[in-house]
Amino acid sequence: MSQEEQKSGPEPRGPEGKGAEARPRNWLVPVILLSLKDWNSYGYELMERASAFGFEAMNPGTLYRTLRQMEKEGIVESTWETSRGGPARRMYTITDAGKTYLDFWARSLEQYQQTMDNFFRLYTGKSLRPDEEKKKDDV
Amino acid sequence: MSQEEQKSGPEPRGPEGKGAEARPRNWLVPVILLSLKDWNSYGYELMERASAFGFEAMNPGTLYRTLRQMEKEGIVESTWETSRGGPARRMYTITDAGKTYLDFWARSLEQYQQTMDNFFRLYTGKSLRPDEEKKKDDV
DNA sequence: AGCATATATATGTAAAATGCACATAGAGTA
DNA sequence: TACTCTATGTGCATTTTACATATATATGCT
Repeated sequence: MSQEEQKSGPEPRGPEGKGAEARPRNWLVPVILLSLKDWNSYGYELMERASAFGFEAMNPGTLYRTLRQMEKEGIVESTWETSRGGPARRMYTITDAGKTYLDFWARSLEQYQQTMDNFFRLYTGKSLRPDEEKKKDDV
Repeated sequence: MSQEEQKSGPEPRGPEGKGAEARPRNWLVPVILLSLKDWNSYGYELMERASAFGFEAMNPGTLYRTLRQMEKEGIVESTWETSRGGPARRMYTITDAGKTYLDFWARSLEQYQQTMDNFFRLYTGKSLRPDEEKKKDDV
């Protein structure tokens, strides 16, 4: 299989544990909403906030695209701010729908935290089926 | 396509908070690995385990595809089990690389838990910049 | 003026992850 | 035979994420 073409293979998770990141999907959206809940802001600033949140260096493109997407969905709104030196900023505001969304997300997060606690308990030694003490050798 | 053709718009996050799920990405991989750490198993059974983990109904296709992928990556291994009535099962075993990967993931999870606690603290009222009490009206 | 740099926003493209529908097959049983 | 349960898999579209690149405004420097 020297010249086998892998048309859709995801990046391999190496034996060294590379790529083993326990990140949630779509993290950016709630982080942005949470930021905007306190103060209106714009892309460039939000980017710094996001990375302060424990993210590795964010790619600008991803953030800006997410913002436009969020506006299309009605969870944020924007206006140009030009009354200043430097390039114009697109100032964002959270909408009511956005607040609702954030609340939903937060509640979902709570539930998810439990699931993770669960995972961790199992990881640190507890058996998955305590009643049925099947071990590897049993197979 | 009478007026506008939306060629690649993600599903809108409605004002009702639909789709606001705080799921992690790639959850399936660590769950499978954790299961296999205790007992060898096969797809059909692992599927039940996964849903017991707090997932909504798993799609078989996704699980089986993930398993094959994981094998390609060397974090699990499989053999056919035919010594039984019923259709053959592909029995999976976790490899050393798989254990390493799981350990990495678990450590990453710990870190991530902190990030989420952080998020929650901010969400439940704390200010993001306590020193600089900028409010919305200030903008 | 010309040029580099910092700020600021955005698009194009591809890879990776996810979801959903469907295909295959063995074994038991009505 | 036909139906159902167990078991594994492929195809395809959509969604999410990553990476590279493009544009524009202002400031400072030579």
